[in-house]
Amino acid sequence: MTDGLTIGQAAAYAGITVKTVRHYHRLRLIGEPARDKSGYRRYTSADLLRLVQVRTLAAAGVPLAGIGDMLEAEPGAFATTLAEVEQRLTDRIDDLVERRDTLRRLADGDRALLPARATALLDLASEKGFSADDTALVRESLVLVRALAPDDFDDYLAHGERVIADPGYMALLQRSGHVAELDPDDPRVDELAADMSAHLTANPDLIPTLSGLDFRTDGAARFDLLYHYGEDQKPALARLTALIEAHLAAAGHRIPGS
Amino acid sequence: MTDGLTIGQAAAYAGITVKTVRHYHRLRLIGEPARDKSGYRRYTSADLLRLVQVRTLAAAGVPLAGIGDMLEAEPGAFATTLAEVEQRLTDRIDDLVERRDTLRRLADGDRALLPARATALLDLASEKGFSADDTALVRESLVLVRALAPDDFDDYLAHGERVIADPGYMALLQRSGHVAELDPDDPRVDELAADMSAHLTANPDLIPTLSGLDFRTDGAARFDLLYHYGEDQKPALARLTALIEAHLAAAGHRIPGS
DNA sequence: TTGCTCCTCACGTCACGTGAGGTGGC
DNA sequence: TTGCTCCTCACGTCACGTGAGGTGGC
Repeated sequence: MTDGLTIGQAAAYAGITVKTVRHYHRLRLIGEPARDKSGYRRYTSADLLRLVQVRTLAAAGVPLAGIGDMLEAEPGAFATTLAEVEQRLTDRIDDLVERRDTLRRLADGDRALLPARATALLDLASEKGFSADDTALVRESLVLVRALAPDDFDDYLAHGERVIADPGYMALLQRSGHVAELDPDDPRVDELAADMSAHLTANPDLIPTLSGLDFRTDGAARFDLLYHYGEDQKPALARLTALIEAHLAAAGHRIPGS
Repeated sequence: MTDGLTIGQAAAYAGITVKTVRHYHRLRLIGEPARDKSGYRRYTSADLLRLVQVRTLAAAGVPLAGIGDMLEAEPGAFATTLAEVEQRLTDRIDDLVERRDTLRRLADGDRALLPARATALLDLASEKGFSADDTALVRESLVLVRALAPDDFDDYLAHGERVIADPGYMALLQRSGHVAELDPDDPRVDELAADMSAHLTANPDLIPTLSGLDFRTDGAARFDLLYHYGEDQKPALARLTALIEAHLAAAGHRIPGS
């Protein structure tokens, strides 16, 4: 009448597909159970226990190639490995939670739902004469910092606010927009570099810190990207930046990008 | 001097490998950025924003084949899809947490760390004359129920305790051990079936309920497996079970396996 | 008889990774 | 010069899934 579960029942029991069960057979993760007179596999409760063990480990991210050895290991070694597997699962869960948060922040940024303080800064930027491209660049960097380094977002915003609230520095930025079009060896490049360096040395909180940006390994490069954007098209801008960095370094300031 | 991030820097920024970035290029999920004079790709902040968007969706489980369309969709449709993606992520997190719990319970069962109440039942079973095989079967089923349906574990245990505490029923189980070896058509099979049915009808809390077992779609089959184990080797046992089920059904009891 | 399940075998797929064979940058 | 990064192209891999072509069970 009944002589064990069919493969479909065993699969349903373990919460997987029939194909997956057969796959585990091919890899010899579970032994072939007895067949009934029709050649159908029939699973006993011992088979099922093994299937659930394999499935649980696989679902926890253990590579199939390692599961056989794991289940054959002595209890002591098995317990150690299990603790590692559990830790990996916990890490994976934390990672997914983190990614879900990133997703939310990115979506909020993309849908123009940056916090009011950020949109206020962007509005102010275009009022003060930032070009549409420059404003877009600032917006992109705000979205990225908020999505990837939310803890540093406020610092990053505050820096932007200090810059924009400083008429002297804004005037210097305006000048840099014109200077960018000059020949890199034009004396006005050197002149602006000296003026900006003086202003930054007198107002060191206008010097961008990397605290908000080196959340991965490559802070310097990202600093370059966000602050030196467009230098390849405008060689004068590259020279300007290099000069300012040299000035500041000489004045004892740590420059992140160098 | 600097003209955007290299592929390695962009990859580090997004937390992925260089190969993955190139893979996304091949699938046209991200456009090819400008090349520098050496033919190296150079990524702007806009490229980076796109990369982080793609990565975030991919990490949330959106198939790569769908990400392009998603990011190109109008904001309204995009927001709807995003909500779904977020829900899927939440489901996946819940699933992993559940699997971690299953892993723990399975490990505890496998390492003979079943709760004292369960080991007491197993000890009692072998004292009362259960064979080693039968005791192992009971143990396997305890581990499985505890791992897969923890909420029903106590009910399942309580049923086992009621069975083993009932000397009359235990005597009947002993008889069934002998009857199992007989020819299925032996009159003693019918006789035992009648006696067991009478006992079960008089003590209905000895009739196993499926409440603890139909946590997936296939309750009946699992009932068969755990309670009818070994019937294929012993045809008399199959007949006995069928007769008892018929008796109980006639007495108005719902039989889960039928 | 009809639909559902089972069987094997070969090939497909998804998201990358590996490795060859080579050039460019500090 | 040495090691590290970059380039392309082809093939490999992991964990299954698909589909053909067929038989068995209620």
